[in-house]
Amino acid sequence: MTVEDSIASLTETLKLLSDKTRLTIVALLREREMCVCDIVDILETTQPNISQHLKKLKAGGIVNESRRSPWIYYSLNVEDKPYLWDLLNQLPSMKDKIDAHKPNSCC
Amino acid sequence: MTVEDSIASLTETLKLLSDKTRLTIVALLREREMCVCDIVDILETTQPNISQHLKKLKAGGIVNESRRSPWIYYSLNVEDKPYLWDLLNQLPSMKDKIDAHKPNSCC
DNA sequence: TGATTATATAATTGTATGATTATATAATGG
DNA sequence: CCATTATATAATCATACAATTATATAATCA
Repeated sequence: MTVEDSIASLTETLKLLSDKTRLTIVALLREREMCVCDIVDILETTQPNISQHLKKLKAGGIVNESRRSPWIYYSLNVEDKPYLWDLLNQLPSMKDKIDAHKPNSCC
Repeated sequence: MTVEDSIASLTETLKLLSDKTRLTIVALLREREMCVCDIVDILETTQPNISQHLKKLKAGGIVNESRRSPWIYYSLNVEDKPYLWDLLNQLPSMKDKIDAHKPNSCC
């Protein structure tokens, strides 16, 4: 791989993480896998917004999806990217946000 | 710091690094400090383009500047951000690019 | 002091992209 | 099968932002 390609590839990965909504999703998935409706509830945004961000994260290999109908669960997939571990450990705990949402759980 | 602020702050740092030109500058500065004209030559772009990217990197605390007239040297400043180290180690060596530029050195 | 070199700033432009709104698909349950 | 729920996709819009062009500042040197 050329120097340019190598930098371009890292740029793309970082671009995925350098959006507030997506980085919050990643922070949430660090706690546990979640379905779309969980994330929509916790982030208080629209479902298409979350779906599209998840699509990008999936295309970039950051998350995995597993269908357990009628829900689709997303989980973090960074085991193969150890250079991101320290970075993602900087993310704050989302336990409080997740707990606050639990009562009116959607799935 | 709130969860939101903490994520926003990390987002801003990642945004700085998730641009091809800026990440290439960072890769170059990993090898050694450089003046603006060095970077312009190696990246084959315009001087204002590089100046503006350097300004952002400096505002984000990623680089330091030191004036040694008539040149201004920029150097990497990530000692205080260890969570970026592994990430930046992913950057390819720029030695060849730097060597290719050396002959017609500008400063 | 005037010319040149190094760099910064300002203004403009084009493109990328995040959010929203609307609609489609997919699965489940009556 | 029809209604409902969960999610995806498409289209639109507004904003952010990278690159360029033009100009300004700062320092050196003749």
